[in-house]
Amino acid sequence: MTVRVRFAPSPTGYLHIGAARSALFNWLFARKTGGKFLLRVEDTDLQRSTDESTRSILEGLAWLGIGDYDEEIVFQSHNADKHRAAALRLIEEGKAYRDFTPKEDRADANVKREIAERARAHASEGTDHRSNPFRDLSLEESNRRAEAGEPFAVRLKVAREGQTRFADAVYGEQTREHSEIEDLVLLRSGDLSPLYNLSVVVDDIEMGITHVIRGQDHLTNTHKQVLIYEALGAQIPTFAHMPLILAPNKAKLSKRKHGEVVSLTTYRDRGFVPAAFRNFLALLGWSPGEENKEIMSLEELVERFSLEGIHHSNAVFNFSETDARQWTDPKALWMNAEYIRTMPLDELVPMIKAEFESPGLWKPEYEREARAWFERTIDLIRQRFYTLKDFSGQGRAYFADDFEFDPQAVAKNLKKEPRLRELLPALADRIEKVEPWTPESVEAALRAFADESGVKAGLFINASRTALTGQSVGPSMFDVFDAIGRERSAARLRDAARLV
RNA sequence: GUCCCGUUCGUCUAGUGGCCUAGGACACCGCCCUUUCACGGCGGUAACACGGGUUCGAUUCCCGUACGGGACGCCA
Repeated sequence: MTVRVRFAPSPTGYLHIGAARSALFNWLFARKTGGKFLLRVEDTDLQRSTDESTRSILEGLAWLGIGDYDEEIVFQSHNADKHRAAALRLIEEGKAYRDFTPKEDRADANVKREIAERARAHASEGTDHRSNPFRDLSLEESNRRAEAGEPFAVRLKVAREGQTRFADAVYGEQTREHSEIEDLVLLRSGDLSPLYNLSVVVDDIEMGITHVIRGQDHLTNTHKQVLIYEALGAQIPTFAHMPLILAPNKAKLSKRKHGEVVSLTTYRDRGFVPAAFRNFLALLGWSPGEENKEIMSLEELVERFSLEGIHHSNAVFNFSETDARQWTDPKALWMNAEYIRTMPLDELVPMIKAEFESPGLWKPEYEREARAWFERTIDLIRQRFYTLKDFSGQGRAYFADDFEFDPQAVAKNLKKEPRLRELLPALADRIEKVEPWTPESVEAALRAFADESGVKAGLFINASRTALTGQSVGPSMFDVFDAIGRERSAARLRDAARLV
């Protein structure tokens, strides 16, 4: 039997990084086993679902490099009739029943708390899950009332005795007493629209899903789905639940509480290399085991991935809401830097091109006559960058003349020595005449001029760094001269005299 | 409240009874390299939640406690 897995997001907002990881694990499993990776958009909540959200989810998957789903996307809302038919059939078979209890509207604000309170109340009153008065209504009576136009919901008739069980591929054998499971609603009263658990099961059956890989928050509800599979007489797939991603305060990561750090698009927009973020995500709640390898390409991830390697305990996604330097997990940032400084230039350059286009830093010659210079310069500065944004930020001086001067750098490297006002233009004269223009000859000229002027070479080196790049830190200064070029270097040295 | 899941350095994790004086990575600290900052190299601080068993021997197996998380909806 060939493996068929699916990623089934509901398009009610951006792609959450937890969902992205779920998609990734499904994708890895499919590619590892030679199976199919399918996509199903769970848009049954028409009020909250948007096309824009669907688009952004698709974009996110593509960005991560896992957008190559194998069959047409299934839109769950298109299947509502099938879901409804399945539930109605269960009534005929006596596996579900009509509940004529009037629908009670729930205030959406504190649902979770309200539900917990109601459960508590039921427990203390000793109400059991089989106490619904319509559970044992005869089919004739039920049909008669339905034909008379009385509104009803449809509930699954869960057996009084016994338990359901399934073997989770991650968490092992799971059992739950039927007494713990309510007669869940399959169809809403009134419009008879299908509810989540029914839709998921019917669609998964129809799509031939063999493995359901999803977050641990679904673990206990899986028993309900197993019951639906059984009622429908369908084969139960293999379930594999994975641990959750938690915020630093150990609560589930949420959009409302934690903001943009949980959105995949944030990482794209803030200069992450897709492979780096994907690599980081893969390592949250999964590891290749003994080998302990951390930097892995997509191919290496596929090769090593297994359901057995998924952990049982939740992982904390570490970030600070107050420290801008740690706006996301420091390890993710490190990994991004690692990718930036080691990835092949032909892969990096297109990303930088995309970064440069909107601030107007891109020039066509970088792909033509200046290509060698551009790659050399990128290679020179990438060693200390953390995100793609750094190329247009800290790296701006290499590509444009209107760069900013860091006031601290100016204070430290230019203002401390008044003689620089005269020495800098003189240094420019010297540097300008260097032949040939190489880091070595520039260095020789600079050192010679320092000797003649009776100052330390370090004074010139540091002053030049600030004069040419606006900063106090950067690559080896002679490589910087080389990258900035003869004319621009001389001009900037002269210009910097005004800042002394 | 009930049920389910979990608990190894601050964080991500290796570890499936002796190889563990518990390994790696990030972060942090020190030294080297470097007239800058990084990279890199070397070194350091830092963890088996607790209590009982089982065993010649428990991080590893069992039970309990504590703590954390999740679920319990005519939401998805």
